[in-house]
Amino acid sequence: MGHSGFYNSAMSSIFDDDFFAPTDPMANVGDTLLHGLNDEQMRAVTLPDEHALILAGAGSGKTRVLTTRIAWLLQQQRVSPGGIMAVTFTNKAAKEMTARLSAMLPINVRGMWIGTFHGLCNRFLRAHYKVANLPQGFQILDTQDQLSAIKRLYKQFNINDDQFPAKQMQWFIGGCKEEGQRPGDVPVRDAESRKKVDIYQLYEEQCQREGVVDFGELMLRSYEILRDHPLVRQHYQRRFRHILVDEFQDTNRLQYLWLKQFVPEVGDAVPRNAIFAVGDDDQSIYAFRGARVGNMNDFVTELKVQHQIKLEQNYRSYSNILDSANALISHNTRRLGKNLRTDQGSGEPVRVVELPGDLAEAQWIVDEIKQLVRDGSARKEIAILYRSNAQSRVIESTLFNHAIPYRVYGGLRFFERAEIKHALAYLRLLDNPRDDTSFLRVVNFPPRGIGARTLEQLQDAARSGNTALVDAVQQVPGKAGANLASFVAKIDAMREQADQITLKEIVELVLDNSGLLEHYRNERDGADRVENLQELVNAAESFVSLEGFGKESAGMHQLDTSAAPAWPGESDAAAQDAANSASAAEVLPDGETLSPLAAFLTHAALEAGDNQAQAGQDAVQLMTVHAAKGLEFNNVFISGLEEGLFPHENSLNDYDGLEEERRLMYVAITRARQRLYLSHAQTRLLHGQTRYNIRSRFFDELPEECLKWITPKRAGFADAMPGYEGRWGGNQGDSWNRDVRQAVGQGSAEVVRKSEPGHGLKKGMRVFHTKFGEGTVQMLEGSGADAKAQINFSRHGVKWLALSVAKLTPID
DNA sequence: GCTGTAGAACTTTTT
DNA sequence: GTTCTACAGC
Repeated sequence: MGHSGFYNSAMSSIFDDDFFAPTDPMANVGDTLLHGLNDEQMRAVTLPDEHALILAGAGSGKTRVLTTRIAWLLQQQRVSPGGIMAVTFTNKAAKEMTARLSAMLPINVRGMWIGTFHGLCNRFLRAHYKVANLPQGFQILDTQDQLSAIKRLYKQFNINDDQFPAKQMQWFIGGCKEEGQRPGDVPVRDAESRKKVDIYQLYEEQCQREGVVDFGELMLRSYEILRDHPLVRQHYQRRFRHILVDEFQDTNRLQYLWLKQFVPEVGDAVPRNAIFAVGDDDQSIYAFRGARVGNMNDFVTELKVQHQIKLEQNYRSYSNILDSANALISHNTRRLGKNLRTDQGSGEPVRVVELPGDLAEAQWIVDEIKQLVRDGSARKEIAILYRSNAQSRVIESTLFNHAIPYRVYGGLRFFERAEIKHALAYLRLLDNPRDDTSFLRVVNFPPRGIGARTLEQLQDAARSGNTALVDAVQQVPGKAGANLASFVAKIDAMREQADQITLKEIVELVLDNSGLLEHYRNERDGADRVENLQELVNAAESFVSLEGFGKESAGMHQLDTSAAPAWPGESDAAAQDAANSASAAEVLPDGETLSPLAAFLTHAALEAGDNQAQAGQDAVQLMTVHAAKGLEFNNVFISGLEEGLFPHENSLNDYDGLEEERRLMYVAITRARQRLYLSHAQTRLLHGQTRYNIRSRFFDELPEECLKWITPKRAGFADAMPGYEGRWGGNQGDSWNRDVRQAVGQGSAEVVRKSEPGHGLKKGMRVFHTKFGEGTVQMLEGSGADAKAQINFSRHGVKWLALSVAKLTPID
């Protein structure tokens, strides 16, 4: 059943009523539902209504299990669509789930809550905006907006950016929220942390005053409402019989706490419901942004999960690739334990190659790609993966020189582009004149004679009156004040017109009246920007049409505030419950609808859009390993497999870091279906200087029988390090690594065998540190892993550094 | 108020 | 080596 069928059924709403009637023509769809599932998948799909953890290995049909489970619940278990919530991390995943589901069943997906954590929280807060103490049309700050909001705060309160870098503060605030901490909950140790918490507090007040929320706030506030309002909580606990979670290993603390709110406690007098969590601890690669693999264990113990199923049958790769992945990941110690298997045969060996430099590496990859294409491979089935973005440049230019089409993932997304942000800022001001972030963004863009001086005056006035910028405009005297007033008048005029026209027309109006379009037309390289603005008009137009068809994808822009389920029985119970309670008002959603403009702005904030420029073209795919998660290709190149790069040097200081790097490598390997190529270079240009690297330790963790060395295998990490068995051994690895870097750095690219232990530093020696620059060793203390050195840096003064951690290079 | 130049950063990233 | 940010000068 295709999309058109789905829309038809959704629009006529026949299925909502008749879907399960015996006469229904689609009643036999379910017969084929479970067809083709293996035993493990079948067991998972048909588990009873209890909490379950599904350990789904790479390529094991995870999404299929999730969607089939939902379909099975709807059809066989007669669960109402309104009783199901499915949570993902990315819009892409949510969309895919929705699409697959509607292809599987002629069901109205709209009643279901399928979406990202943030999308669902947004939906929740819009529905309960009064309880949430937010304006109904609250706007969402993306990462850029959040940073500029913090910087604005710094100006206003004279906070020193050198002392508390705004970026770091942003990270701090985000981190607190992810842990579920309000300013009052953050432990304060010293004056510095006191100040940070104060800034956090000020930031919160500013957001509240302006009626905006950041991403973390969407989650945190939703969580707090559920936690603090038993009636609201019980309403949703009653409603959602089944909660399905994708990529569970990537959940942070707050997301886990939020999920748990949906599970009734003993004595809550709410019927039992079930969380069906799908995840893979071996693919947990987002600890750096707060993901807690530990949530998997906590989930099992705290909710007494009785059902755990491992999906270990892989449908993607040949066994040489799979065995490599299995062998590699077995070197991690903290695992739930899983071993992928395949029926596909061994396939080609994994090819390994060593090259003299990054350029030669790129050249080699390009040569191989040419061969693959000659042999009939589609270019889009070839992926080049790397650990960090900086590595793409050499590869890009080499591909370019050979006229091979390629596509780089990452970079700016559509809604993050400056010109789009400017346009959105105008649109936001139409919706909420008190949005100071947007006000400042465009008050003088395009330039209209409002300078920094004027704005300072304005901000002073606003601060002393404790008002929004827009309300302080009259207080600025003279020409400057007049300019400001005319800006505000212009916005007001647009707002007035906006009431009577379509969303598309509003966007066009703003682009014209603001002067944005004009500005970019006159700019030398403005053609792309003009095109993007035109694209924004198109986006607005199609957004309207989506609304018109009542299609609700992952974005949750369709604000279906009917939190009370449409299913007979359930809705009665919920309504009854609400009616019986004294504070029914807070339980039931505040059912007004959002204006199309506000909905569009929300959509823009929650879904930053594509960043793939030339999509659709048959091009070689370039991306970081992180970006490759969830994708698969016939041919995969993993480049830059060198110590310091992959595993990345910044991760080597702690054990968890190395294990995460290994999981990252595991993810990279398991992207390949047929052919896998691993390459490393002896030298590489990084940060403007040539670095000499030895091959990654990960090579020593792969089974020799699966590999084919294109260039001779030479001494590597394990050979040079006695006692290394592919396992992390405290800090010796790093000090050894430094020795090699020093030795190799002195000229020979040949791998050096470990000579003598220790750091090799002496008093009076000149050393170089990547952060602090040059300095002189003044004192040495301790030995081995505890060795420390006192170094006098010419630029940064005297510092004590732990030699097992700090990266020092002697200068001669 | 805009433009050019010096200085600093620089792993990975979704919402 | 590149790229973004911040401040000084026109």
